[in-house]
Amino acid sequence: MPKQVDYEERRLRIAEAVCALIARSGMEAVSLRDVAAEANVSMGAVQRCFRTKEDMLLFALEHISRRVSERAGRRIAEASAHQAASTLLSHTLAELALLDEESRTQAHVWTAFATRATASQKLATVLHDTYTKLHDLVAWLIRYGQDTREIPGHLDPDHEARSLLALADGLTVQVLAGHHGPAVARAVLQRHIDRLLGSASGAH
Amino acid sequence: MPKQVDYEERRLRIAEAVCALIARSGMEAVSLRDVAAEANVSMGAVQRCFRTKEDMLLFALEHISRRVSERAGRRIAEASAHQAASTLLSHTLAELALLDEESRTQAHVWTAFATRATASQKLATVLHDTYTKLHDLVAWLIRYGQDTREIPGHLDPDHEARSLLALADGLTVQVLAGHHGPAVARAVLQRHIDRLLGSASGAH
DNA sequence: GCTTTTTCGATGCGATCGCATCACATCGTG
DNA sequence: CACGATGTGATGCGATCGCATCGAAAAAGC
Repeated sequence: MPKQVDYEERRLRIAEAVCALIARSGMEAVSLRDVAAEANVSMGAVQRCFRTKEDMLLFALEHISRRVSERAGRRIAEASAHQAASTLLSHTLAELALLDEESRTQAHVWTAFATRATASQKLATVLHDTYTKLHDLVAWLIRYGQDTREIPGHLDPDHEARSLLALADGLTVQVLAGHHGPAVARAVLQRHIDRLLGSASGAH
Repeated sequence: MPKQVDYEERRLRIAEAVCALIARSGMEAVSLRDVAAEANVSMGAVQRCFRTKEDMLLFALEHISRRVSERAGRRIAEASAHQAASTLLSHTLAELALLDEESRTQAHVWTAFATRATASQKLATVLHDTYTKLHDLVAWLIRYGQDTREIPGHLDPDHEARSLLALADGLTVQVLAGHHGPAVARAVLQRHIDRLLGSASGAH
């Protein structure tokens, strides 16, 4: 057999390059040539890994989705035993809102795909699956908080999860647009959660 | 003088065509030729009205921004005397979230620009100005609700406005992505406002 | 060690892009 | 009424796009 390369590793490397380019100059600035240059591979290699450009973008989206949900899942798996459900919830949501400076790239990519997904069925499917996964995770967290009596039991976990995820998404976009900094976004999120926890007394 | 045309009318018509194209197939599918065809003018006319493509997009964004904020402002101007502050607030937010079926186009365009603005300073400026305007409007509504004793006075109007706008933005994106329908989004928004109104008693 | 097979990376191609150019139509004016 | 200025719309141009093609390099089998 001829020269063998690790295809999976190369695909990941290309996906990273795609994300870097999207974060730097937007999704419409992503061309096969630029991707190849960014990933330090030849253009032919890119075409070998992905049949079409759309396949490449789809893989990049799946890559990012996996990264985001895995990161959130890992945080929960690590910390669920030692932390209160409320702090776990707030940390997880802050992470899902991609507010960390090192998550800025992922936030860029995420919103870019979310926008484009309105015109591409395949992207929409991937995005929808990820969203469902995150929804279930947050809803589970809320139920967990209800079990530990931190969150009032009369609240509907699914509804609150939808609300929290929508808030997180909105904050992500607004922080990216520069409407306010990550600190403000974190404060808004925390406030929302505080009101969730003490649904019978407004925090001041 | 030779044949005179109404430039402003033509610019608006082209802007509408741009928005229609964005809503139909996304922002990267907008070319000068397609815009000209959609607006039923020649390509030369488009180039006469706008020096570059970026100018054209910028004008379209300003057009949409104006439409959105004017619509919200008009609703308030019309109804502020006859309605409770709470219903006014909820209707205004629902409108800002662009949940109506006929606002779907504007929602598409809005998110497309919001995404692209992360890579274009000029677009970001327009977006930021509009956001500030909407924030002031919502904060004013909250203060108004506090005056009428419908909203607890200890809440910070600016903070609550940020939270509401972020929620509205997130819901806009999620509805566009098909994660849930406008009815669910409206319910989430209403629930948030209800909790705002009765900050001392959780809604059931 | 030569052949064969398979992968790699560079180049070519048709299409389309944004923008510039130009002949023509149109209307006020000397 | 003829002239000239001005706006119009079609066409040209260079660049770049995604994708297909092809020669060269590399490793397994005899």
